[in-house]
Amino acid sequence: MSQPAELCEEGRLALIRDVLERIGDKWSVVVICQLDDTTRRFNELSRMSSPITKRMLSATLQGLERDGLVTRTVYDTKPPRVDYALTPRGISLLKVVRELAGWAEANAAGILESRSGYDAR
Amino acid sequence: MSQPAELCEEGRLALIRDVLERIGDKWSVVVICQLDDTTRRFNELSRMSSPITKRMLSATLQGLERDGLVTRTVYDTKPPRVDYALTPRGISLLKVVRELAGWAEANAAGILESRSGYDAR
DNA sequence: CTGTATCCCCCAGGATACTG
DNA sequence: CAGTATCCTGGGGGATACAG
Repeated sequence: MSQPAELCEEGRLALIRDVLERIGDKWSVVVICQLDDTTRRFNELSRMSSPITKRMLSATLQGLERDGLVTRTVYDTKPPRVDYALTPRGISLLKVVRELAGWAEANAAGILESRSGYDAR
Repeated sequence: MSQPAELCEEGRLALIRDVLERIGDKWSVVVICQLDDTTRRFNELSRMSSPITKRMLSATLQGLERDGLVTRTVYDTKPPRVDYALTPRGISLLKVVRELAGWAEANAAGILESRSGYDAR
């Protein structure tokens, strides 16, 4: 009787929240974007992601690896070297992130305007 | 000389983070989904979003209104009545959220598998 | 019915120091 | 170079009571 609203179905909302907890943290998206296309080493990511600490970079990468979004390959040379890269699943996520980016760019100005209107009231 | 990597450009990453802070909080997406298509009253949203507290619902709605994603219309009847609905901008965001939902559904199984593999190691 | 005001706890994540 | 181990703080968000 009520509307379909399939989107609101419990499990579906839970899934969305899951993704958001994955990419909604402070650094995951940044790291994923830096891994776009190429493989990168730990320090490289550290520098590119600017004020991230090693601790958080490490934690972020572990989370992403756990979910099968990045691969971690260790070469036991001296000094040690570790490469990170996106998996196919990570790449597919990056595509969704691009959608997000598109929406953000298209609406940034409007949102800022809306905010100042709201605040000055 | 280095790769284009337009996606990683500073401002662009900042925009993405902005969106994520908007929809990455605990309740925004839930509320937005419940507003899909129709206008809803405060208590209606409160019940539909299950264990959300009034405090958080109020805060979430204010945030969404501030960004021009939902409208708030007050009828001064007795007892009071307030209706919330998505703005066009909110609807456009909902579309992006659907993309997210699609990705989540398509990858949920794989991610769970990847996790258990990672944890059992 | 539609909120606001308080209090309070927990933990994401920063700073810093140390290790193989 | 590539991390781990500790310590510590801010604020997101729950519970509860009150208000128009």
